[in-house]
Amino acid sequence: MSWTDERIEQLKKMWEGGATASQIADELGGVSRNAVIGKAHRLGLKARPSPVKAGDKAEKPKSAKKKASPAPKPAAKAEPQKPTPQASPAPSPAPAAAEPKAAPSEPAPQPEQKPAEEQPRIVSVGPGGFLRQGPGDQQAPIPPAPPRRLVPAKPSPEIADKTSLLDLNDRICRWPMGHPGEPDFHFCGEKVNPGFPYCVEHCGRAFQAQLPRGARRPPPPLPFGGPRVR
DNA sequence: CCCTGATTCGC
DNA sequence: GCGAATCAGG
Repeated sequence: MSWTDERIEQLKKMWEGGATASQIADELGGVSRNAVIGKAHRLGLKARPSPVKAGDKAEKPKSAKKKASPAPKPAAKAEPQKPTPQASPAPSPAPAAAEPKAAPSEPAPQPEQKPAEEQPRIVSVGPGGFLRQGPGDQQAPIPPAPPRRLVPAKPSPEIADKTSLLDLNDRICRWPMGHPGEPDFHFCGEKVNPGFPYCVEHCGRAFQAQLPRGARRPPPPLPFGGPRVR
């Protein structure tokens, strides 16, 4: 596979959207995670939370490479080694005047209130490259898709005992059955799971625990998300 | 072990 | 330019 404009664009979008290289890779298809990362770097977009980037360690010349670097290059690369002979990991006790106390407990001037709350994290990306969030990232339950057309003026016998839009209230499940506009479109109507807009069963559909990375294949069926949900 | 991104380097 | 191999942290 080659990097066409479309693929590059999607790579950028997803990368900046926060998707992982693996996700990007298997969404694009035909490329490996490494290819994605490599391409991303070549494109100049990097600087994303990397597990390895946190602490900048000193070099480790001890274990030589197994395969790739057979030739010891004494001067192949200009080592940015500082002439300053500092090898001790302990911070120099010099800055005593500036900071009288650098206690581990900072006043933390940041008015952070809810660190647990963060921006919706992109969990996966749909076929068109649109960014899809994880179920756990959904804040308030989004009102289930406003129907284009309201209930039929003349209720047919079929839906006479079904839960129509007008029957919705805080206590009954708002899970849509069928599709808006269809003659038999109605809502679940069960008693809600307290605190949720849906009944217990449909809560199970609407709110799914964050699955382990391995089993994130089938996107959670959401109301109006797919072909049919019943 | 799994995951992650970063880097290197032969192609 | 590409990406497998490798590294290194979580």
